[in-house]
Amino acid sequence: MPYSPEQIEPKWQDFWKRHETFRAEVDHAKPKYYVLDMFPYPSGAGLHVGHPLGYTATDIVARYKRMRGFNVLHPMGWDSFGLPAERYAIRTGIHPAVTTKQNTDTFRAQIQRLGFSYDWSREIATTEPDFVRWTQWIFLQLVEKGLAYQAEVAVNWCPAQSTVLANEEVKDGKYIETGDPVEKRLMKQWMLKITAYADRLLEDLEDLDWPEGIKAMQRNWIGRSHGAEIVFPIDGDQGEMRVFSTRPDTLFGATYAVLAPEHPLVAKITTDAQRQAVADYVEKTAKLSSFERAELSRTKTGAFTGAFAVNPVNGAKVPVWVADYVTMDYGTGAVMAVPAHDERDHEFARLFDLPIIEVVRPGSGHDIAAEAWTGDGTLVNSGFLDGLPVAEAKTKIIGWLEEQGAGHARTTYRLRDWLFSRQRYWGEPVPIVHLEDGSWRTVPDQDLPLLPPELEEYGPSPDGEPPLARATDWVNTVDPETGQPARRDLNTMPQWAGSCWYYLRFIDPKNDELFVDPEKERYWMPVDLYVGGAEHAVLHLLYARFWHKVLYDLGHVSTNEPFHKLFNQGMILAHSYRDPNGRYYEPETVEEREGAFWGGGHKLDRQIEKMSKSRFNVVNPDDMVKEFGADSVRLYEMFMGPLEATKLWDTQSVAGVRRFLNRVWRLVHDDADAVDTARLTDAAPDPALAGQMARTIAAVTTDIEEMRFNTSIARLMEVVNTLTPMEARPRGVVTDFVRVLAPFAPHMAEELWQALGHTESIAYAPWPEPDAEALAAGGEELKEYPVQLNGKIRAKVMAAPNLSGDALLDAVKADPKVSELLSDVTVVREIPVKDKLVNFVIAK
RNA sequence: GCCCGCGUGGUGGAAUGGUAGACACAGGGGACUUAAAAUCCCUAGGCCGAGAGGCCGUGCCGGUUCGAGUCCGGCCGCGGGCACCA
Repeated sequence: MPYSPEQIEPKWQDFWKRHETFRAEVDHAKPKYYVLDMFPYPSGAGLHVGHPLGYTATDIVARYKRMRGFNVLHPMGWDSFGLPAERYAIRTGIHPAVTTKQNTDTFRAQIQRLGFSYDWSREIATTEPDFVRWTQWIFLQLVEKGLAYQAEVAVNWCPAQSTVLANEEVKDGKYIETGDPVEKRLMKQWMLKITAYADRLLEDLEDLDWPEGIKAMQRNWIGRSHGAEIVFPIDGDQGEMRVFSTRPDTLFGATYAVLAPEHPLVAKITTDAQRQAVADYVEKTAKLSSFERAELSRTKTGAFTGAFAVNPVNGAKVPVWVADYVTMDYGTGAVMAVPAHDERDHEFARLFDLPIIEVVRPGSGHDIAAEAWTGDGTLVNSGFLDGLPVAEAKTKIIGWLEEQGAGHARTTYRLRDWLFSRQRYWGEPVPIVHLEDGSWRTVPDQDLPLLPPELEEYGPSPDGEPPLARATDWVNTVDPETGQPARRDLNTMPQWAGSCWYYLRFIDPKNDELFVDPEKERYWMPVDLYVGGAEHAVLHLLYARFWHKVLYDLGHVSTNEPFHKLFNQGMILAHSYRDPNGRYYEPETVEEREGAFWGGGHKLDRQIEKMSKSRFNVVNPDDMVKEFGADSVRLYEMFMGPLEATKLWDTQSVAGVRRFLNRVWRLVHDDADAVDTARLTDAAPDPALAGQMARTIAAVTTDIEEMRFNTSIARLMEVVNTLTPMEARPRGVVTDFVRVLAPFAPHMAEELWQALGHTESIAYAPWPEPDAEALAAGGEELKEYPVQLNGKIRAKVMAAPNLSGDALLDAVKADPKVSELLSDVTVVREIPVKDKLVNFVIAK
């Protein structure tokens, strides 16, 4: 048979399954390597070609590490709680567990067709009772540690989804998943004290081998800023307002103060004369959506309370305003306004004609009336701070405030506590019962898992309560301690809960006693390589680090961080076609004529977009496997470009790697598709081939280590281009080639490995070492040296490799073309570079 | 506005400061074939030139260097993240 992946791929997939080739067990005799993919949510749409991008990369690393003697843990599972299955259930009445099971089966089959070397005996799903049990158990650990609490908080309420959302799930006043509008509402919710870990989450980023961009995003999200809290007494013994400022050095320049409209002090200090105006203003801002309020281009608005605050540093009475450019949920909800040195205060001051006092003077002229100066400078108009640079003034004023009892140094974070409850059905129920006196108790460990009750309908209850309220038998329970009547908590956990610890369960997926056996945990953790999309930069990756640190503090895990090295694969985009009315067309129906695209009688616009059903540009990996084979799909996804880059899918190019694999097949098989004994020789390779092979092994090795798979494959293609025309192919070279090919195209490699006479799987065959001698010799007797004049190439000279200094200069100068070039110029300097080139610097 | 990242042929991309365009896709030419597919060989940055060869060329401007796609400064453009965060 010619190369036919449709036959050899199922054969080897079956072989691996029957022999449990990729089963991993603790083995202290071997170094371990834990390589993990971000497990998918099994959506109804099935896999698209973006999924296998990361999975192929980790599979190559996993297979490579096995060949290098590592004990590799490479598992796969399902993040199977999620909104789509629940929405579908609300529409159809079909239980989400049913849909989830179907989708999971589809995903598993699709993934298995690509021949990844997962240890399927470790497959887990976050929806399985056995998994839910431990997710709830960990939540109760947080409760016990005082890291979970209930609070009446202003939450992001999404009316369309009838649920609250975490801050991280809301952007521009909309739910990031569906685009539904989100409003603020006061509700009692479960919160997790992630802020208690803010410093560690920030500082421990230092030691992680993560992309700098992701680290920056997490730092940004945590948003630590150092400053001071300063007390401004309200004039007339009305109490005090506390403000937070990162620029306490500019205290002398404070000319007014601002309270957020929701600030409790507003009602208290507003004078009778101003009461109506302030009430109107507060009401007006309350009506704005969070989106409108955040609109930056809006001109500032505000109202004067009539009250004055006393600047502690100079006794100046400054007017107190209410303005919605100050928000209640950051710092103290109150600011001292220094229009000279803050752009927002400057804009507000000019609008309402408030004074601007310069207290920091930059080196050169700056018109403080026209624009705020936020940079460094020397303090002026600031009493005992005069003459100091900003940094010193900050230290000095904070010291002074602390002495006077008028304030203190304070660090503030942008990070808020994690809103952890959702009003949904398809999630882990919060294992808490509420007693009639308003107190609550945790569900005892032995009663876990607490599974969602069976329901007829999955939407919110008629009186607006979460869906779980419909199950009255389930809701009404008793206090496990006293037997008093109690009601179950109606909330479920967000989808992030399961993914916060699933990597730990993979280590010991069947343990009935513990969420993970400590000995196994110590062996396998941390995850050595974690690959997934950058969209999880601050959500999953921050939450998981938080839970992990809590588990670490409780002594349940041995590492401070879960994921040592993180790599983000890029997105795969595809062309989509749209007519002037905005209608999309399936690519197969589009005709290309004279450089334009036509469909349905319209001239179409072609654009590059994210794959989505509605744009008709989804590429299904099943179709690709059917047409080209799994090895070709794997190879193409890696060959497209750097793993981290955003790339455009081009089905036509898959044919290119398929042709490459056809040629690989032909290296070992003759025209009759028997093993080509005539051409496979036992002779030693000539130095050129030996050199090329040695360089290839060395290059592919470092390329895999550095996750540059596209260039590895180019190297493999070069080897095939060399071997194909050869009448005699040294068996040793072909064997080494098959071994370095194995992580990339494992089915092909197994088949050829067998054809070459091996009986064992190639999965654990040792990775070849580049032949040091061949590597050093380079395989070349003569080397081409470019000869430059003032850096411009003027000639090329053949000479021996490894020449340096004068030997190289002599060799080059002996060339007639070079001597002619040098005959009528003055050489000022000669620069020979070993094995590279020679540059002559000549005088003009 | 702030923080990341990126600009290289028709296309995807390659290049420890040392021959820019490896490897591939699409294209052009040829061989095989009754024909096509498949396969194989040749060609291929632009301009000038019959050719030898020459000139130009990695978003733009400048700098460092014997030598810059690569390092530095400034601009322009694209993508991502954050954003009245005090």
